[in-house]
Amino acid sequence: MTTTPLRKDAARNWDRIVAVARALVDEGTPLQLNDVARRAGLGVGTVYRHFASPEALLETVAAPCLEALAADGERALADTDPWRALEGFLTRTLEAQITDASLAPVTAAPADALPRTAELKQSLRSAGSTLVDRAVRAGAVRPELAPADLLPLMCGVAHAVHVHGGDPDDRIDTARRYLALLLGGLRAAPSHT
Amino acid sequence: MTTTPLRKDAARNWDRIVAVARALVDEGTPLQLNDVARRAGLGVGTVYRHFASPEALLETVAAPCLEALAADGERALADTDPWRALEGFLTRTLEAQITDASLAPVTAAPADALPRTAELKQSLRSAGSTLVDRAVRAGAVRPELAPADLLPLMCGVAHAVHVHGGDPDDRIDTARRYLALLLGGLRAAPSHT
Amino acid sequence: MTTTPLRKDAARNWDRIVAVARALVDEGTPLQLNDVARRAGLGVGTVYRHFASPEALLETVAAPCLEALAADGERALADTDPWRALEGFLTRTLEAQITDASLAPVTAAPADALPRTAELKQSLRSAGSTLVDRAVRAGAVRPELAPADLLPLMCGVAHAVHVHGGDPDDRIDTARRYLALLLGGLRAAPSHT
Amino acid sequence: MTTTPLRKDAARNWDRIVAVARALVDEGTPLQLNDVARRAGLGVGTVYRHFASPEALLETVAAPCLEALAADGERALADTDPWRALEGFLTRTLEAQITDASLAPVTAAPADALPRTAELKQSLRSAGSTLVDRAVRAGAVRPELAPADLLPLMCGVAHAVHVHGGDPDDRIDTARRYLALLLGGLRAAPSHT
DNA sequence: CATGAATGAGCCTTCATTCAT
DNA sequence: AATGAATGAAGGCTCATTCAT
Repeated sequence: MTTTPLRKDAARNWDRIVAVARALVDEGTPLQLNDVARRAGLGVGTVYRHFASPEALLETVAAPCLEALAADGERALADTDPWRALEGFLTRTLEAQITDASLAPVTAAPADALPRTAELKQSLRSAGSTLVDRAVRAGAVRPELAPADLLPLMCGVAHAVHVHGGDPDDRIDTARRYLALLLGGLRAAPSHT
Repeated sequence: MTTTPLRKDAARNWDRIVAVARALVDEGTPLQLNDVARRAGLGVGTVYRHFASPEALLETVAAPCLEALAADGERALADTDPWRALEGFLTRTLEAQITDASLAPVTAAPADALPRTAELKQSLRSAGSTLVDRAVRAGAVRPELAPADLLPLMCGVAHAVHVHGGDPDDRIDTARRYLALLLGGLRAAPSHT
Repeated sequence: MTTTPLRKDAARNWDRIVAVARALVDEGTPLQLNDVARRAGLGVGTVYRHFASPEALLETVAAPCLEALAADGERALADTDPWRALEGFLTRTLEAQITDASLAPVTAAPADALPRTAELKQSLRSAGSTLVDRAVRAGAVRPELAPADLLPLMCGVAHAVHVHGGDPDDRIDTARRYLALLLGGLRAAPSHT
Repeated sequence: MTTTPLRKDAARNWDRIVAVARALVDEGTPLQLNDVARRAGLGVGTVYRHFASPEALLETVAAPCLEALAADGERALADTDPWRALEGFLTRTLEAQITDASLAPVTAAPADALPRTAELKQSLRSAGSTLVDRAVRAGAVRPELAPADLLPLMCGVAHAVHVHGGDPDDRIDTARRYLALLLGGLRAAPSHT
């Protein structure tokens, strides 16, 4: 079921490539496989052997974070307070998007290069769906919110933060503010309405 | 005061170029001046004479829509109901962004190729600011909303719609739904809370 | 024999074009007829009507200086001291080359765009020839120096100054120094050799 | 210490490129990398891989000759007769400039694309300086000649030969004649003057 | 497996020159 | 005569991808 384990040297190369890619993403440089190869001190072919396309590499870079978010989603499902569960999930998803530049393009992409990415995104979507369903049923969230809206909305907030600009430190604040506004809108109107 | 009116043939070419560009934008193809020239049956030089850069052409394509939005912003200022004014403005801005693919990149771009674009964006921003200020002072909108947040938030919603995907007809619905959520968040909590 | 006199407005344009070209040459910008037209506030066509090619314009810019040099050559022929005549002619030719950037390319060009340029260059050559002949016959200059060498040698010295570099003020000094060396080489060895 | 040796096929391409460039230089055609690629039957990218810029290719074409001149400069330093050493060095430098069209632009360029070129030019300059210093101290050369004048003067003589024109066979003669004149000017006047 | 040379389509841009208005 | 729009060849350069070694 898992891939054949890599030979030791191949594994080292794999690590190197991903590390270089991570660094490039962090400094905002677009991922170019030739470039990655040069900086990793490897041949282009080697990089292509490990990653069939720039997207595949990017998804690999994003994977740990996606894994963490998926795990977080699982944990959120265990929370007994539906609203708190949803709010926490969204907050952490958004902060990840703001913090890790590899996430936005992967999340927003309509197609996935790696199966694992598709699984993870699916897992996120389904955790989100459940959280939304519960919160709606508990009367904590407006029923207009469809489960499939969660991820797009997160991407939207992240994008809004990006357009707003400002230096990295302000970003988190802006993100929190925007998320608070959105959450305000998601929250069900007081029942006496 | 305006630019020297173009000669008739030049004007025809200008129109042709913009029409071709419009079509390319609509089908999601990135604007490339050589490509535009070929499709318009013109020399590259001709296209460059009219538009110094791909951005300039894109902004020209977007201009009519931006003009309309700016005019709409002016009209909104005349509305006596601060909340309704803001809501209407945002609704129309968002629908434009969803409908016209040339808008998003121009709105989100940090720099403008054409002075006119800068003016229009400025005009939009200032109309938005006034509308927000008024609505906040009237107690209709939460004070956490800063005037400078308006455009980023609109870009965000548009982006969320884009990520959500679906065919063009659904987009408008999705957009309305997302905007409604956001507006719900913007609206000041009832004072008796 | 002379060209039909220009209409007054045409003459004004001619002047404007040449003035702009002069300015461009002085600031080291390569002459491009489109560029000249724009700066002169004229259409390209107008510039082309007056000057069939960049070379023709450049030669026109250089003409006054060439005329002056040719006249100077004539005057030099009247000098009774053959060595002084030659030395003076060379000095003034060289200083002109250093001072006026339009001269070098015109002088070094194997072909001329304007008949007048050809005449002037011919006149310079023949003045130089006569001066050399005389000086050689008077025993003031080594007989290895052929009359046709004069202009190339001047171009060479000017080029040496150019390669040497340095700011404009130093150029004249360098030029004098280089010319002095060359003159030392031209001067006939003392007769007792 | 030197660059990694090229693979056999890469080396063949390198040679091809340089050979094509050499031919172009010899026929007076300006070096354009696209052109070189076409004539060599290679992709543009290949040429760019080997030579980052037209200048780099030109310097590579010129390199063997520059190496030879630099080596010659070293040998000249071993000559016990200061005047003969200088004269020989200049003669060979000049003949190279006349014979090899790649030399003039490289020598006259204020900046170098390849480090090796900078080294070689520096080496030439310092050999020249030493030769001049010696010759001046030995009383064989006028003290007005600064070491830094040597290369400019050589470029100047080469340029004079070029302007003089004529077919290649005559060029060497002309060059010798011009150099003889210049050397006459450099040589210190006999002390009894 | 690893290498990295080679590819070449393709983008942007400039500019001398022509010609309809 | 003047205009300036149009032309399009040409040059510079990049980069994703393939494949011989």
